[in-house]
Amino acid sequence: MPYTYLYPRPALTVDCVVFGLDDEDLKVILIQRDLPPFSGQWALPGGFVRLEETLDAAARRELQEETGLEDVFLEQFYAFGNLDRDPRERVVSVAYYGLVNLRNYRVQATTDARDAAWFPVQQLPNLPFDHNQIVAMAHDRLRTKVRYEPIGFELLPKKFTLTQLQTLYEKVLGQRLDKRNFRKKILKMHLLIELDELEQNVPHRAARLYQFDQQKYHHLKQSGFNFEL
Amino acid sequence: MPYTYLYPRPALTVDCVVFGLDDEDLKVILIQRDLPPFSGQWALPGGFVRLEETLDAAARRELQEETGLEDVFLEQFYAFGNLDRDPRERVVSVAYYGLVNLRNYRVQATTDARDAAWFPVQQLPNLPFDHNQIVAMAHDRLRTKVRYEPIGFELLPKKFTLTQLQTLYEKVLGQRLDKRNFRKKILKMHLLIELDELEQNVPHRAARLYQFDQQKYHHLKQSGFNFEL
DNA sequence: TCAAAAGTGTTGATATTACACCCATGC
DNA sequence: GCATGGGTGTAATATCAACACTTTTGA
Repeated sequence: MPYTYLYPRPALTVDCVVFGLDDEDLKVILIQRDLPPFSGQWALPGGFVRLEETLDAAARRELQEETGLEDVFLEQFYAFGNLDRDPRERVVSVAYYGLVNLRNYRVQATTDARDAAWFPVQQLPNLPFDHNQIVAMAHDRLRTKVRYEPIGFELLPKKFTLTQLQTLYEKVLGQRLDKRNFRKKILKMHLLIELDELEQNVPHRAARLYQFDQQKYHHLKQSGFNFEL
Repeated sequence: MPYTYLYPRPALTVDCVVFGLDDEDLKVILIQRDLPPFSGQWALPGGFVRLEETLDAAARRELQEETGLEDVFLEQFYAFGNLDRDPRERVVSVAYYGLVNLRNYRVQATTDARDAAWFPVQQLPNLPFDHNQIVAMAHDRLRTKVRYEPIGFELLPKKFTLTQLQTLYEKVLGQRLDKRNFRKKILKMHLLIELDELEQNVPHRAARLYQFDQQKYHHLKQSGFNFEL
């Protein structure tokens, strides 16, 4: 019970800003807090770091426990350490952003989780602590990073159409792109594997499916190649 | 004296990787530890975060106390949380990279500081804890960031020549650049103020001095401009 | 007058932008 | 047969890479 130290220590937590994309919007998953402070309010999934787990492990564990999401692309992006960010006491939080493909996860998330829900990034409720600031910074990081690393694919199913890929970029970057130029540019990198499969169950001509070539990307990256869109 | 908590807490520290540039090399400042563990060894400046200070404040304070460096450009880049990074107990460290102009600071650093010294990045001693990894990641971040944000100027005096600017980029990026193309590209951004002053005391034709236009950069950035080199 | 670095333009290759129509499919 | 999105090329412009000589200055 008693954990005693010579000097006072801040508490240490992790928080996760997980983005998902569906047909409408870029969304963020929030949980409804069941403990004070701010119980009942929507907030970012997260919690205290245990002594015997790394920061990454803590982020994954909390995300799984609170939202049911597993095997998510997660990357640490900033440690928040303002003095008054938590009303109880000094708490420093290491923040992660994550990316999931909502077409696969949507159902699971609501089954496994207690009170988790996806909110459009543009219409988030007011969040407790400094969570609004954390989301803003995560969103910013996503916008920046998506342009020079191929992380956007994490928001899509393994097999996707070029139009899906394009609308992903349009939604994350917040601007329209030219179809022909986009296709030229992305195909010229030779990082997409053209599959012998088509979209299913669409009420119009079915589009060809593609897959991102992770291996090839890692090879090229090693030899100095830079993804850039 | 006893600070007691319901659950165990990791200790929280900050560490600083401060880069400086002189005529030879890109360098990093290290301090000689006078307390265990690893006393006597060269290590990154850093130390425990106090309850009543932000992370940024802690980084600045430790850097000042241990090296004498003040008013340094400092930016947080990653939190290190491996379980065994400190032999004593679980310690999570928030790491910062910093940039200073060695022509101004070199003297001060050795007067104010106890046992601080600048080491070429390419020839660092073996460092304790995970400090080698921290330096590697800071270096990587610097290389990446210097290309799309005008932070390189922090490594130069306020007034500098285009050649100094170019060799800065050559040393940080580790590649030679074409003089004419470099000058064209950097001048076309219109972010440099051409001064009516020349270099002094050089044994050859004196070069014109320039100054980075912070204000203009912030304006342009607001309106969507992206620095890129 | 020599050594050392400053300063300066052109050209060919490559990349970027803007733009519109026909095609395949399901209903 | 019609509505819906899939798929494709070209020309004008801007950017990038390669490349060498003259100028200024101090010693």
